[in-house]
Amino acid sequence: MAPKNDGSAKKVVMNKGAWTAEEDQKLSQYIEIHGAKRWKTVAFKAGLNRCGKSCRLRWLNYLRPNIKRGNISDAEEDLILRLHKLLGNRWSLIAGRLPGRTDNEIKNYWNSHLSKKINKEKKLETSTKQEIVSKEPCVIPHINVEGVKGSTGNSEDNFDVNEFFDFTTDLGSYKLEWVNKFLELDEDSWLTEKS
DNA sequence: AACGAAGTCAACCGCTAATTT
DNA sequence: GAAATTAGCGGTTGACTTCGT
Repeated sequence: MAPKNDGSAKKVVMNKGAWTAEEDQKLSQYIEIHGAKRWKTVAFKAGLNRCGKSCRLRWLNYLRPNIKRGNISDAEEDLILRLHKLLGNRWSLIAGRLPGRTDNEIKNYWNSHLSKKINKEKKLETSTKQEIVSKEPCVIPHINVEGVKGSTGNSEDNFDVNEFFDFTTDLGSYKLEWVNKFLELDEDSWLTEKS
């Protein structure tokens, strides 16, 4: 269907869908010279008939240097699982812990691989061992991470990860040190759990 | 070989937060 | 301080591929 246009207003119809190699090249070249900011301007000045949002996504997920694509290793998978357990669907935070990986890739990987894996394991667990339910949940001292808001699991208690950890602080310098701590602390139990 | 179902993933959409004017 | 603009996030969609019958 052709877009409505009565001619009274110049309405530019933006390109949508898959990016071409030519578009990629234009975007990369422009960003190389001018930097990645003001995406609306980038889109226009790079000569791309795309919205800024689309350019930003393309750059962040595919064109930016040091992007790793595919072949998520076992170690990375473990990390994703653990971070998801801790943070819920906070893909950008999780991606921040995996150099070269993007939130979109992790989200997709979770939805297509890991969520199913988890469901399978959960079913298996509940059908074989009911006592596991009554076992102590995974805890950082004083914190029940099963109750993290936003996680896909049930959140019976009302622990709010935002409140507790204050994500509004400068993560740039803070670098989620507490996550590192948690992961280190959890490492042993995680490995023994799996074996 | 053909076809439908299921899986995968790039890209879009709607919304909120942050920043600028 | 308010309004407008921009950036970023997570959920969802849809095209394409793979698998099973």
